Amino acid sequence: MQTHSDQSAGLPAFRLEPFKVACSNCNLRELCLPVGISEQQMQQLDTMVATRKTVARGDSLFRAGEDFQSLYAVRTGFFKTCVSSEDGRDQVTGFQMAGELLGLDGIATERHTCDAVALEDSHVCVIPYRQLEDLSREFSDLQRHFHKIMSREIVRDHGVMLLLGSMRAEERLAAFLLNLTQRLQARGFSASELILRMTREEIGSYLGLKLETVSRTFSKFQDDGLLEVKQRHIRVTDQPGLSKLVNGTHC
Amino acid sequence: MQTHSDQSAGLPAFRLEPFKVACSNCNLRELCLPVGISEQQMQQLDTMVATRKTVARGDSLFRAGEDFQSLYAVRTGFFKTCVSSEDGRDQVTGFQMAGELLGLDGIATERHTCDAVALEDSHVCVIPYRQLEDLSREFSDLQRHFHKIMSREIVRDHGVMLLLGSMRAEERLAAFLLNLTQRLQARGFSASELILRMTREEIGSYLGLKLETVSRTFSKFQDDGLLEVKQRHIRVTDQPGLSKLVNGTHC
DNA sequence: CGCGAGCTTGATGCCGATCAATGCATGTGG
DNA sequence: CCACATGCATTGATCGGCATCAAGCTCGCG
Repeated sequence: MQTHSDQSAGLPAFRLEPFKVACSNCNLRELCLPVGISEQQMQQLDTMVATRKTVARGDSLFRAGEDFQSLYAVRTGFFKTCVSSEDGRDQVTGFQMAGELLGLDGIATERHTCDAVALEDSHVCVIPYRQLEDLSREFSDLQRHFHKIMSREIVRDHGVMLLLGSMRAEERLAAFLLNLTQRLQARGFSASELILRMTREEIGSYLGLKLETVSRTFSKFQDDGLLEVKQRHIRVTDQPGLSKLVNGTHC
Repeated sequence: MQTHSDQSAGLPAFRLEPFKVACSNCNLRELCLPVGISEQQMQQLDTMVATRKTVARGDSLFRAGEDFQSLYAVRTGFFKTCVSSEDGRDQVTGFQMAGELLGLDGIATERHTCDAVALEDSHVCVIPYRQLEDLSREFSDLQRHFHKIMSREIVRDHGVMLLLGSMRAEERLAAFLLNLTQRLQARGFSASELILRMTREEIGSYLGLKLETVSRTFSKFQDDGLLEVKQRHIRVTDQPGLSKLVNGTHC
């Protein structure tokens, strides 16, 4: 079993500050938005997200086609979401870590349209969608924040489209790593050292590359002195160099 | 000036039924959701979307960075949305026709994150976001439908990721054409004949291809008897053949 | 210890990008 | 009405980045 806590256990001096699992200090606060919400309203939120769920590594939280009842907020652990076409090809559409929401795609048709698979043993908070609807009609702050979260997902997707549509392999991987370290840093982890929770193949699927290309690009980054790569352990040794790859002129 | 009406004018027997511009019969009904809403509630909707706006071909409805006030529903005309990276590359993230919403990306940060450009002279309904928030707290049907629209956009984006990440040029263009004809058909146009509102370059940007590749692929489809292509006039002569390209085994 | 999943690395080939020239439609001014 | 300009599309020749195929390699685990 590997959790985010293990990330600090595995690599000492890796974790910067403790990660408390309370709604008000959970990264889920971005959804719950306690800001400007009274104490009793917070309690209503707490009763709504009363249910928790454990998902073992390799198991799926939900699958495409299942009917949609709830959103899920990652409490601990790590997920991937992937869609598949009728002829079997599939595409990883995102990786989710603590505080991020899963299941927004299911609202449209009231059926999930992608699989959510745990990449390590994980815990999620169950957010019954009907109750969220009701509560967000009562509290405009909650409503607004929920809308922002959906909108943010759309913006993120547009960024991925830009990546898939117009970047070369090196730029894609650099952008991916920078995004990952940024999100980990926001959760109190080191900005320079991380353990990948996903395989080369999953990274490749997300980035529109084959696993061999991902592997080669990691090696090239290492040769160029941007990273130290040991299997899934990554240390960023030249963050500005990586950033330049993404934003700099690429020809 | 080219409008959707001109699409029938340009190609007789092209338009199947008249397209009424009333809220209840507008494709915007997917947003307004008059279903199960009382007459007086409908009137409130009508007062909210009282403002209209004209956008000339080539002009932008909004640009990335501008602050976000309203959503827009396309009434007539045709738009593209595109994001750009810091180093100037840009990516078309979607094409919007009558009844589709523009501006959802702006909710997250209260600033638009993409440009919306009219590809022909167009009219949009202005939907002040604050008022939509208020109204959707009152009417749960409206709330639910608005959520579905945002979710649908997320699902659509995931489909584009699949396309960009794992399809070859022919499959991408076939999928694009099928999607376009499907949406036009839902609006009362022919499923087999259409006029492209965008250039080869814009199609290419959307599909992650260069304009020459788009052009060559059109020519190949014509050679294979799937299409008749005359500049921007397209006639689909073998829809099953196109569909097979998207779903069939590609190796 | 040995198996197997996942990772690395090399050799080769192909799809789509790039560079370049021509064609076609529309519009404008003489 | 023609000459010319302009923007977009088509087509050809060549190139390069990534996919593909194919070995080994590493490491965790039964």
